[in-house]
Formats: sequence, structure tokens, C-alpha cells
Amino acid sequence: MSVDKDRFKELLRKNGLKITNQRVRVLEVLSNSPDKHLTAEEIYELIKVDYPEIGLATVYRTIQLLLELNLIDRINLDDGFVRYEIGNQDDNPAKHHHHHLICVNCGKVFSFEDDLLDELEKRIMDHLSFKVLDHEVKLYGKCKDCSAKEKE
Amino acid sequence: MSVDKDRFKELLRKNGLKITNQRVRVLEVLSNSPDKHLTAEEIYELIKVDYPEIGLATVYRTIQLLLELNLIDRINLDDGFVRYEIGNQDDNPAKHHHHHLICVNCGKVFSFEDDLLDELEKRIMDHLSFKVLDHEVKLYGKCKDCSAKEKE
DNA sequence: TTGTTTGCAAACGGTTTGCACAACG
DNA sequence: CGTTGTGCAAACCGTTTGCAAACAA
Repeated sequence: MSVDKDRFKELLRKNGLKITNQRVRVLEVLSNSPDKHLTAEEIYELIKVDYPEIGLATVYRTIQLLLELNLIDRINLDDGFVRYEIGNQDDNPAKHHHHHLICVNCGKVFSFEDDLLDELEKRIMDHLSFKVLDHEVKLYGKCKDCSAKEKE
Repeated sequence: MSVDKDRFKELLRKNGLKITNQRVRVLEVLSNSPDKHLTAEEIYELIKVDYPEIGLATVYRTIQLLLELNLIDRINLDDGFVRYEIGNQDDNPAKHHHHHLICVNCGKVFSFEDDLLDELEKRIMDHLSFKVLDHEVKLYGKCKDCSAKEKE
């Protein structure tokens, strides 16, 4: 997380952008809750606890910035909110977003890694001449807990 | 398409819903342009050509209805519009949505079928005890035409 | 200092909703 | 006829934007 922050500051400098308290705090909140899939509003509320002066618009603008710098990923669960999570730690761009399991019962989101899609991408490349650069996979179903509860 | 319409009318009747011109027309437009991934606004405009009295709110309400009846699928390309397309013709619910290839250059959307995900789902079931019911896969990349143009 | 960034509030835009009228069954 | 569906316009709500003040470099 401290590593993140340094990389972030360097990235800002490199792009002629200023290092502000607000920007650092947005990144911090996302770094400190990986796998939480926070909405803009949630990020805003979390920062406000220690830094009440921040504005929601700034959070949105910073999220935009972090997306452009490839530091965070956007997830859309089609529930009316766009969510964000800290991206891959390594520098390799355009590589291996993880996938999401969404419980249709309790709404919880689980992440997982799998390289099975590599083969799918190869197949598409061959059959359709479509060069796959990135992918997004969402699986909907019932999580362990909800399945268990159902049996009662 | 005429088959669709009959099945639709039957479904409406079965659920105590009324068969209206507006409902039939929304289904018709979607049936007549499979693989077009129309937005609500586009559906509205298409119907207005022959039926100018229709209201946009009715289109939205009918889309909602068609989703609940499992006759259409929702696709979100994260471009600010939700899109809709006619669903699987066969009656089998919760089975085999196709996947989407989205060209990051020209925005065109291609559909394809692949059952490779079945294995992925099995793997998840085993490892995470998560029961997968449905999935959504989006692959972003460059289509044949855009790749070709780039070489010039 | 000086150009970038921020907070505020107003605007935006796709979607939903309340209501009186229309029309399916 | 009674109940469901429709069109219209207003409301909604997450997100974006314009602008003057605040601040990093």
C-alpha cells in the first residue's frame, strides 16, 4: 500500500499532475479495501470520516484519473452503481483482470483468477480474426452460504 | 418471428396481461433486428416511424416486461446505454446466453457461441462451492476491418 | 506566482413514476 | 364495464460540468 502510493506519486509527477491530499486519499481507500468493489459514493463517505472537506465531484474526477492511469478497474454489476477496485499490482497493462462471481441472493461479490479464457481468446482469434485485448467475465449464481441456508 | 409473436401472446394471456399494439411492436422491432443490440431510444425511434403515438415510457415498461418474461437479454457495454436483444428462441431458461466481442475502435458488437465456459463453471463449483446459474462475457479488442485499416 | 485542482451547486441524461385518459378483454 | 395499459410531463439519481476560490510547484 505504501508501495502503491509511491508509484502513484511518481506517475502523477511524470504526467505533470499535482499530488494532492484528495488524490492520495482516494487511492488509499481503494488500496485498503481490495475486493470490496466500492461505489463512488462509498469512497466519498469513507474519506469524509477523516477528511470532511472533500467533495463528491473530486472523488469522481480522481476516479477518472486513476482509471486513465490504469491503477483501478471498473466493475458494473448492473445494480445502478458503477464500482471500482484497485488493479493489478504489477505494471503489465492490458493483462489479466480477474473475474467476478456475483451471488444473486445476497449480492456479495467474489473474485477469482483463471486462465481458461486464454484458450477461448485464441479460438476467437483463429475463427473470427478478432484480436482480443481485454475481457470481462461475470458469473451469476448462489454462494456457499446462501446455498446452505436454502437447505434449512 | 411470427412464431415469436404467437408465443408472446400466449405468454401474455397466461400471465393475465393484455395484448396491446405497443407490446407487439416492441417485440417485433427486437425480433426483426437480432444482433443489433438496440437501446431503448433506438427501439422507440424505430417504432415511431409507423406508430408515432407511442411513448418512450411505454417502451421502457415493455422492455421491463420482456425481460421478466425472459424473451430478451440486457447488454451493458458501459457506454452509457443499456441495450437489448432478442433472447434464445428455445424455451430453456437460464441457459446459454451468447457472448459479445466489442471492437474498441469502431464500437461494433459481434456475438458468438462457445461452451468453453461450462468447464470454467464446473471448476468454480468444485473449488469455491459457488453454484453458477448464468454468465456474461465481454471481450474487448480489434475487429477484422479495424485491424486491416491499421496496416495501411 | 501561475496554472492546476477543488468544492459547490447547477446541469445533464437515461430511466422511472404519478396521473388522467384510453382501450383490452 | 372494470381493470390494465398508455402518453405526457415531472421526478429521480448517479454522474458531469462551470466557475470562483484554494493550493501545489
